[in-house]
Amino acid sequence: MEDDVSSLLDGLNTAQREAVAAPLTHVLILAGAGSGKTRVLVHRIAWLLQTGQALAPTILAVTFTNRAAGELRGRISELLGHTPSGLWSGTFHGIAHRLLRIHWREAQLPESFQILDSDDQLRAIRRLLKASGLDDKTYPPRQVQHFINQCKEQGNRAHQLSLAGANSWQIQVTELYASYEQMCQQSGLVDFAELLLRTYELLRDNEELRVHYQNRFRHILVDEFQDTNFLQYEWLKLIAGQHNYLFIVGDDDQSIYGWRGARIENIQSFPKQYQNVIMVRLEQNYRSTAMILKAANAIISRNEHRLGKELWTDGADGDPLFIYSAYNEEDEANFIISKIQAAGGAYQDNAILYRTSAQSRVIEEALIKAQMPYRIFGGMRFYERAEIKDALAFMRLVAHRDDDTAFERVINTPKRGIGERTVENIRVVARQQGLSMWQAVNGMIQNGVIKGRSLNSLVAFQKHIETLAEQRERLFLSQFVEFVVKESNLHAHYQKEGKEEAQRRIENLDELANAAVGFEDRAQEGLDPLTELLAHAALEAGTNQGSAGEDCVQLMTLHLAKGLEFKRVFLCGLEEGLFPHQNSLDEGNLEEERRLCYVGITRAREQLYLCHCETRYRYGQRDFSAPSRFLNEIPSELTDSVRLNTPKVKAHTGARDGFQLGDRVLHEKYGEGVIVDQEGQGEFTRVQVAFADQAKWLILSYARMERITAIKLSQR
DNA sequence: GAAAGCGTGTTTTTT
DNA sequence: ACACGCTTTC
Repeated sequence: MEDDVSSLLDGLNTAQREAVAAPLTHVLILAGAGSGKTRVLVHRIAWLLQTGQALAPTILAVTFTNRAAGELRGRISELLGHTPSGLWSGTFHGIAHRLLRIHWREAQLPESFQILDSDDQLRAIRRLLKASGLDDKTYPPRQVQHFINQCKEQGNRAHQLSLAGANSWQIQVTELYASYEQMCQQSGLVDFAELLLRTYELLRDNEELRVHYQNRFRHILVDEFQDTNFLQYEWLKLIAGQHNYLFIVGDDDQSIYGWRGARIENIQSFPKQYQNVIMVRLEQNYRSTAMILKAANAIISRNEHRLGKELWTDGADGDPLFIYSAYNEEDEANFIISKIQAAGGAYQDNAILYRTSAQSRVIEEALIKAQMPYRIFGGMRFYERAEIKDALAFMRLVAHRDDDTAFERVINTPKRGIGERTVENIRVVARQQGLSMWQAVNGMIQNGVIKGRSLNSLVAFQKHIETLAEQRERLFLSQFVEFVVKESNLHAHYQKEGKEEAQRRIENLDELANAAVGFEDRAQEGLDPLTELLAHAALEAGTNQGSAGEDCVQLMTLHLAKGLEFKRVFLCGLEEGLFPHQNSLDEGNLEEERRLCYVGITRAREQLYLCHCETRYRYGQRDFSAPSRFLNEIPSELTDSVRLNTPKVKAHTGARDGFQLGDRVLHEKYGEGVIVDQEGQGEFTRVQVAFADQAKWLILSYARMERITAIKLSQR
């Protein structure tokens, strides 16, 4: 036993050991990028178990994303050689969901409550707006959605909001929030924020349950703590109570989700919030070269509000960072491609990272032209696809007839002759009588309110759902999925859309049946496979990457790159206004942009290329931007530049007025030419130069840019 | 009920 | 420039 335990510390560095073997008190691990954070988390859990300080059921491990949760679970099993039973690990939402499924009665939910994803939520809000007769120009659905979610994340129910001093918009939206809450309760629907809020209230208001879980979860480990929002932190505090131990892992320098409610203060003030906090910094980096780390440190050190940390490595210095000043976005893309080709090796060792997803298009086009395989991360995910959501909506109705969002989705899809008029009538009756739409239809048929073709169609629809429900009892889940798809005529429905599209949709539906197989054995644990599948679909929308497995160049936004690493990274679009993004500058969020840059830089193991364009199309207009300030924040001894050989022309401190029409210029890329046109406005001067075979617009000066792109050879 | 026209916004995205 | 969502039109 002794040996087992000490072997857990073998191969860890001093700081990691200190973290893993920390005494039982609150612990804050400031884990720099690439410093072995997951390793520490996993070893800490193993340490607690193997030293006998904790039994598995007393441990709760919380992560943010399903990816992190999966990795954590996998590595715990790997390290221990088995999966500890009774240990709870998962995402905030996953764990909240689990609690609500167990305590649905105490949480005042129907046993078969369903989860509303963001898309369902938005649709529900649209319908509510319409029902309230509100103009969706004045009350944009997305804004209303944001308002509601924000309230919930602040822990506020509609009735708790103070309307003192509120304007009419706020009053109106608060009313909408109230009717949204009522609708969800009526239909037994729970959105993402509700999962957390409902669990929070459940434990807060139910002493018996609260004490039970506080006594159970002695050890609470939290990953990516810098990403927690207000409610998530309150939720943790509630479960931790006065006597349990919080083991918090995070990195304030990698907080990049402030815009969606993450509170960097949560981690920054944690040592002040609790007494007896042991703080451990993991600063030794096992990922990147010293050059890359120095650049990362230099940039992030410009941020004022940090707990402070400096990455180091005992590895090699590595190559200098390479800065490329492209002429435009196509040049930028081609440069990246040429470097990937020159480097050779696997394509998947290369990642192209950008600030905004719009930047991917030009790069994608260049990759296609170069016939280089690539994969773009982001975009539509498996369970978000229309055909999947259609099929799932039928199943949701089977599981829970009162699910109005599912009802609305499939009441006339595929077309079954139930028009908007009829659906509206159902909505009105449901609202007036406080019923779900399914119940309303029942009543309306019995009372003979509905007649003719609508009646037949509605009866057929009811029968359809009941037929599906009967089969649910008889079939394995995967067979049931196939049955639902077939019986609901979904194939024929999509076939109308054109051949290739239909083919893809049908393949996805087959894949859904495939995925269902994985839930069939849940029945042995006393769980209902269908409920499990539906929850999974909402909580884990699936991967958003295309053809996995192939050797591809990887394209993604900087945000999506967090937590990943690549041998070679291309950071592109490093331009003022794009990165840092203008909106962030306007809102005074420069520090978060800088953290994003830090995240991007620290993704690279060996080579890092930083690109900026002198000009690019933005919003349909050619735009000229100065290089990003982040480039200037990297010490020049760490960088090489393609313009390194460009002589600086002393005579032209402001090249703006040093050039005239007719001047002969030498340009490093295009050779010799003559200035034939000139325009300059504000900070910029551009000239059109006629080269041997083409004319090019070039930038001669930026207001704050020392580098010039062309030098004057002679005057004429 | 589909196609065409119009107006508008356009950072980042997980659960 | 371009994509979207909504309205108009046939």
